[in-house]
Amino acid sequence: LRVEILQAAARLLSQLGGEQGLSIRGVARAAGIAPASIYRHFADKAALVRALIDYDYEQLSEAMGAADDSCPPDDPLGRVRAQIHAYSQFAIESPGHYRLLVNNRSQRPGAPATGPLGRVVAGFERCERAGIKLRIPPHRAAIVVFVGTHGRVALWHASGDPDLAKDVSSFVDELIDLVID
Amino acid sequence: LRVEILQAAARLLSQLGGEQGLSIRGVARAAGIAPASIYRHFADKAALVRALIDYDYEQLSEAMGAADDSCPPDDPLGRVRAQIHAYSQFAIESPGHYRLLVNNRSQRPGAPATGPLGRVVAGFERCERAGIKLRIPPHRAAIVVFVGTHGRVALWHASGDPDLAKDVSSFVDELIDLVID
DNA sequence: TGTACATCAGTGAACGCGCGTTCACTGATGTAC
DNA sequence: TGTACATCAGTGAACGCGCGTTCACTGATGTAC
Repeated sequence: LRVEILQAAARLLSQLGGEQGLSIRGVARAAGIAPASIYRHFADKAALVRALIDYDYEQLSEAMGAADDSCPPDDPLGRVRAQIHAYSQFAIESPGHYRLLVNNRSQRPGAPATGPLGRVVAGFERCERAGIKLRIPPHRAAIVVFVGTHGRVALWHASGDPDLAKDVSSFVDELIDLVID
Repeated sequence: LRVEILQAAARLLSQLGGEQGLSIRGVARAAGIAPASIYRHFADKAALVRALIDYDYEQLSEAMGAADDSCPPDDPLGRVRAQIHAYSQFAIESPGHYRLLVNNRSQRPGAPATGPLGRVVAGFERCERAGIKLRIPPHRAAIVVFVGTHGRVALWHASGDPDLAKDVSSFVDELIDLVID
């Protein structure tokens, strides 16, 4: 079934580091089916990858939303922190999925308000409304934190050292501290 | 000759986005020689790539050094700015080379003092000694700026929009402003 | 209930491709006498 | 200067591989009568 193919592809993407290890034949192998069978459910490889991207995008957005909701509404800064940590956690736990998302960002409808960046922007705006002073406008603060987090995560991926994962977490907090006054 | 092969590989890496487009056969084609000829100068593909990495690493370090030297010694902050801008400029002008470097960082002798990060650390230490107040220790400031710059550059690479290159430059300045008091 | 038939998800085999690498060769260059 | 020979950078052809994709097929499932 279509779902099983996607699950096999996701599993493969979790094991391998990035998109280049993701092949039609590999997915078929992982799913225990013939390569040709995939073409009954996806027009071509690009369609398969697109479906994966859509799925992962929703996963990431939901994880950030859940982190947001799990914080008390009267702690806007905590909510931003939680969202960014959810973001970096996703990137650390699923490097393959994360890289797939980032490298195909251009194929997505350009950053809606419910996407990762939009969420963080809204988070910082809530902070400012709650009286927390920022050193730069909320929109810029979100970009700085967002971009910085991506940078840290990307370098962690490149380093290949799992022990440094906790450094990512403290880096994120340090970044947030830098944009608040 | 060996040098011509490396030059052809570098040219190819400049045109294509990343390492995955870099093949022995492609380099041979670009150099106008037979694929087998490459093996007279490099043991295998990995050796060719390693030579490219070494060359690019030196290029980047030299560019940062030159930027450093082109600033007056009594403007330590300007020197840091110049170095980071040289770094991001390299990443923007040569995405393929930059990605090759970053993704193979683990194969290099771990970040010597003359490497990009070491240079920026030294730069911030000079700032502090000159009386410029930092919000975090020089070593952390260097990491934040360095990692943030990488994040911005990586996202620019992923966006594929050349018009946004100037945003990278202003982002770098914004980052530096954030770590100074 | 039983039979004939249509549908269509899944398949094995094959295609052409580009890849990294090997191998016996060739032909120019330089050395020894 | 002329000749015989060694060296070795460069080569064409071939290898085995994994890839994306196509195609005619098969066999189970569901429907019509």
